[in-house]
Amino acid sequence: MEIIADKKKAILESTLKLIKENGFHGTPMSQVAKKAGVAAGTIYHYFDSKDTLIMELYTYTQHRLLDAILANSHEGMDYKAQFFNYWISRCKFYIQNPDVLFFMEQFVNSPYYNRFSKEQDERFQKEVFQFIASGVERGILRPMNQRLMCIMIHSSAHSAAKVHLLDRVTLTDEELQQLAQMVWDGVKSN
Amino acid sequence: MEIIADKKKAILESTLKLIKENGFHGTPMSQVAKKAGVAAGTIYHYFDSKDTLIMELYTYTQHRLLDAILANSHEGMDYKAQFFNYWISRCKFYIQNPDVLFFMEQFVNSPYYNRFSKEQDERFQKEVFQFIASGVERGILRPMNQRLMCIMIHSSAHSAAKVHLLDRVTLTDEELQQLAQMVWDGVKSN
DNA sequence: CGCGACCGAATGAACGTTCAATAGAAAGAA
DNA sequence: TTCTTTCTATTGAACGTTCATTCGGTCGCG
Repeated sequence: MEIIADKKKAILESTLKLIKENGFHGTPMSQVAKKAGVAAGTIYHYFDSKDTLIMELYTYTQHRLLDAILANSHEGMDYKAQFFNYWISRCKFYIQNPDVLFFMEQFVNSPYYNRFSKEQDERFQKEVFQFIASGVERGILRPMNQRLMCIMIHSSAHSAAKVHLLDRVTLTDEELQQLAQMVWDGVKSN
Repeated sequence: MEIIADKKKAILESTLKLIKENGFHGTPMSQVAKKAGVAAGTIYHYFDSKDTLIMELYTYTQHRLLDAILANSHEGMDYKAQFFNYWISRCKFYIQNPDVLFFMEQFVNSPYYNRFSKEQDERFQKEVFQFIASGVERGILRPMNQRLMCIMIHSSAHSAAKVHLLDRVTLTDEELQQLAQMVWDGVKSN
């Protein structure tokens, strides 16, 4: 992973927070600059345009998410335990980083996402995808289109986190466990 | 339901399509006017501002969605059949109306949604919410926070439709059935 | 005539982006 | 070391464009 200059990181983080609060169109470059503590022109030293900034911000957040998930995964667990661990740590990451969640959701539902190569997106998800795929192949998970199953699992983690954040229903660890169980009961075979 | 003047409807439908293609900031009022076949000023005869237009567009799409779902529901089915029917018709509605799906997703993930009163949102979902709630009370569904369960079910329908639309994996009726089964296995009790 | 629907050019503010100027660090020459 | 040169990082005022919104006016109906 490349080393990110301090100011570049400040710009990314500021953009992230502002977009969560105000959305894409509610976030002028002037405000980003102000929050990051740099001049407007400086942003253009690091990014070609506002679009580029937003596109890079997406890969930046993908990195943060993936790092968090992989940091939590240990060798030698059985499949089910690893599934729970994986689902719950994804969910927790979103809860602890609401700005990432809301930015990502806005991004993937915007026209930006179309410009984003699907391959790049999938390279990130590779470990996770293979985990699911192996579950299907080994007959632990329901036989089904793997990409489809992958997305169903991810989206449930998103949704749970969003309930927690938007409806101010605090999800306890126990409830997270329950939710993971619910998802598991859906995808496991039999 | 109020009677919508032709031009008003044309404006709403045009906005819907343009936002799906270009997002909120990629959709100037001038373009909306052009697509709807009206003058720019006319929009302001029906809507106070662009924001108002978008807010009203949301309730307009909610209506369309709800009508489609309720049109499909018949009396006298047992709970499970009704669940399947409900989940699948929601999914199919999204697949047949991609612009509604993408607009709604953009909307609920944008700052607009915060300004939207939660009560209004829930009044729309009332029938559906009560259906889920009664399932929990009668012990057919897993004992769990009802709002949480409601959202988990909805989000799975969203996600399935999005796979169909974005990844160009055509979901057959059989696969939809499979998916509904998967969701059902997750939420049913035991 | 009066009124509401409708038009579209004009307005003015907001915003992304540029660029000439500055500061400072690194490198080289003496 | 000290002076000179070069290159990069940074600044923020200025520019040009885009866009939401306004408003004076037209049309057609009762």
